[in-house]
Amino acid sequence: MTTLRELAGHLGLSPATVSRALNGFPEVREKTRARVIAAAQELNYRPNSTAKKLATGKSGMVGIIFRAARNLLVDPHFVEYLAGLSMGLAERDMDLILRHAPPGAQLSTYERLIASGAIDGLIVSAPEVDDRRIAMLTERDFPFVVHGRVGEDLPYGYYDIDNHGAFTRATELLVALGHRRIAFLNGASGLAFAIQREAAFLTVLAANGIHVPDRFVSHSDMSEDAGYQRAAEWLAARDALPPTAFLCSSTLLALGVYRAAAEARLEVGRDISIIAHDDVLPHLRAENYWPPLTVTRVPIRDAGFALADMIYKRIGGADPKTLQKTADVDLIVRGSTGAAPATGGQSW
Amino acid sequence: MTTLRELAGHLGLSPATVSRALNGFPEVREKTRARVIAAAQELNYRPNSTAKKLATGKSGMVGIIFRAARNLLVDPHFVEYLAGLSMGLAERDMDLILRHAPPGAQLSTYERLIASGAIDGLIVSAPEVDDRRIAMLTERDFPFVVHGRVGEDLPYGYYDIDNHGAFTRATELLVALGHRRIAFLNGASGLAFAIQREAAFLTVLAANGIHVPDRFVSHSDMSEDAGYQRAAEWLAARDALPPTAFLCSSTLLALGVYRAAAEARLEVGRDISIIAHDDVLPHLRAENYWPPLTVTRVPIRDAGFALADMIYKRIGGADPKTLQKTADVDLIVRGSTGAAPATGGQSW
DNA sequence: CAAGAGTTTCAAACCGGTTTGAATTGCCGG
DNA sequence: CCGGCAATTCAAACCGGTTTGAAACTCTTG
Repeated sequence: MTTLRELAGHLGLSPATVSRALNGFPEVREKTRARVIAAAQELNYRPNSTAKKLATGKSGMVGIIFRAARNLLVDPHFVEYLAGLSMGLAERDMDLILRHAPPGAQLSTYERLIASGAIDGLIVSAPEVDDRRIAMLTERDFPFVVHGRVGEDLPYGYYDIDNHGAFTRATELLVALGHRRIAFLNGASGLAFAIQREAAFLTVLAANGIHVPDRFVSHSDMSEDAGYQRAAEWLAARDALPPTAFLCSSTLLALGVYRAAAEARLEVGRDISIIAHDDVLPHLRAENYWPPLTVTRVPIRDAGFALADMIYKRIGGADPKTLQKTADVDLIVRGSTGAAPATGGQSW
Repeated sequence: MTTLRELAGHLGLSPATVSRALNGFPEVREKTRARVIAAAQELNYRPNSTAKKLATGKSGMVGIIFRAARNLLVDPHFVEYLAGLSMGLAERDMDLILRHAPPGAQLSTYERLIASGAIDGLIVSAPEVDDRRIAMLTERDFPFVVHGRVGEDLPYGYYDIDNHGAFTRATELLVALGHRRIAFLNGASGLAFAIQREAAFLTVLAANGIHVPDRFVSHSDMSEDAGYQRAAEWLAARDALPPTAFLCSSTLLALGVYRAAAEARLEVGRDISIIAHDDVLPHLRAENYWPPLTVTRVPIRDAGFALADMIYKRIGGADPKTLQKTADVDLIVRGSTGAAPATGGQSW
């Protein structure tokens, strides 16, 4: 561990000059700079990041906090998002600090992390209506950006996907195919994206004069199991006609629907149609389902990259208003969607 | 942001005394300590972690590096592991730094992270035979612990599960149920756990005089899709009898086998048996498969907790030899395994 | 009541960088 | 060869804690 002072001593220069030479300041003679850089290389000098931090006030670290209670981290989507974030930050020479917040101590965990001075900025995930974390961060004027958004005309940076557009197009596709009994497997109620998606779904149905009973719109974690349970129940129900189409908030839910369909001896794409939103998880490829799954698609990893860039700029002083992005969503039609079966024209 | 000096000035004491009072040193009068603590509370004083770091030489951070090339992070298992790590570290007032290593720059990323002084210890995942990272860390005497192990009598701390024991018992169960044509869906070849599991599988078969052709042992990523593809292929093959049992290295692979079985109109637990290793991913619960999946089980989150404890102790100076743990694996028999069908007695 | 031992507190140095303000050096024309 | 301005370099202060060695205070004890 060579220190700056040692390096300076070795060169017969002052620490100040060496520091400047290495950090590209213009007031250093080029010849000197070359000498310093060569010596630094030779002695394998690496600036101590802690000391740098203390002197500059910038840590080069960005924090992200996950709540165990909601098992957010545990969501397979989260890891892709984290990967994107980490890669994006690495490109900008920043690091990600991952901290766990115990269930009752959400806000205080944020406060402690900030007060410790360990980070320059924060990524906030899964915002809620009137989010207290956002209020606190805004009040302190601490740099942050948000994954997802609640509301319009927000005073902070965010990245979100066009949930409304995606689910509008997905629902319209099903309606155009003649489906009238469309069930919706959504994420947990209260989450911003789930609300946006459901609004789109209901709007399209209403525009087409279609009614869907509440019991065919479910809110659950987005697991294979939940998808299977609900679909199996709906398909087996004796007191109501079964859905002919399933709209799913995730490919994992859709996977469960496939399983329920197989058990009910229904052919996907003919007897029933399935469409899902695909965040693009490497181990769960919708194009390889059989039949291939029709999806609305945006890789969630993109969110990580985008937010890395945003928080970097925000820390650099950029106006939050310039750091707001809503990503377009692709609709990819594959074999899991087809015309409604002849017997399916009847509405609920 | 109150500083120590401000607090000291406010109290009419020296920074030294205040520092001692807050850190529980015995040479401070109790009355003084009480006064200091009260004032610290009142002024909402939080020690600056960076300054503390610089002064003590300890950063309170542990690093973990993931390679994008192998998409390790992207493995849904990894996130549970990360969650355990982060929670375990949080309990010990430490933080986790997550850094991405570009494909070609594995080793140098480790070196840079260490040299920067940002971390006190490292977690190494997915060790390989003659792992260069481990060699480098050992040579520098930098604290680290490893998830998984290669070889015996290792000079560093590690956490692993008893892969050999688990797959021995799983295979023995299938054999005891009369199965003679057992296929194995394993993880990618070369990975330590895959090697251990396969050795156990083959040993039990050999002990029972059972032969399995190579083509019925597959190595792939542990995805639903891979499980489906292989199982469908094996079940449909015309040139060989189909397997009556499937041993899977993960519940995701098993999920694919269920799908292939449903399409082949085979009843799991009767026509074919399935058994898998379950790392316990919250969104993929083996007990909720239908029929419930027989598994060998250890929550991978445990690995995170165990490694957090180990690296903490290692940083504290503990002998690595005392930080080695191999976790026992439970065998949980459920409905997916049953006696081999009457026609299944014939070996390959 | 003063010496001596034991407590408690303090000033200053330190961790390893960055940055300010002053001092030195280099180069020009005269 | 010297004054004067610009280009370089330096010493010292600073970031905000911890820790060392000495000083100040308390309390015994002879």
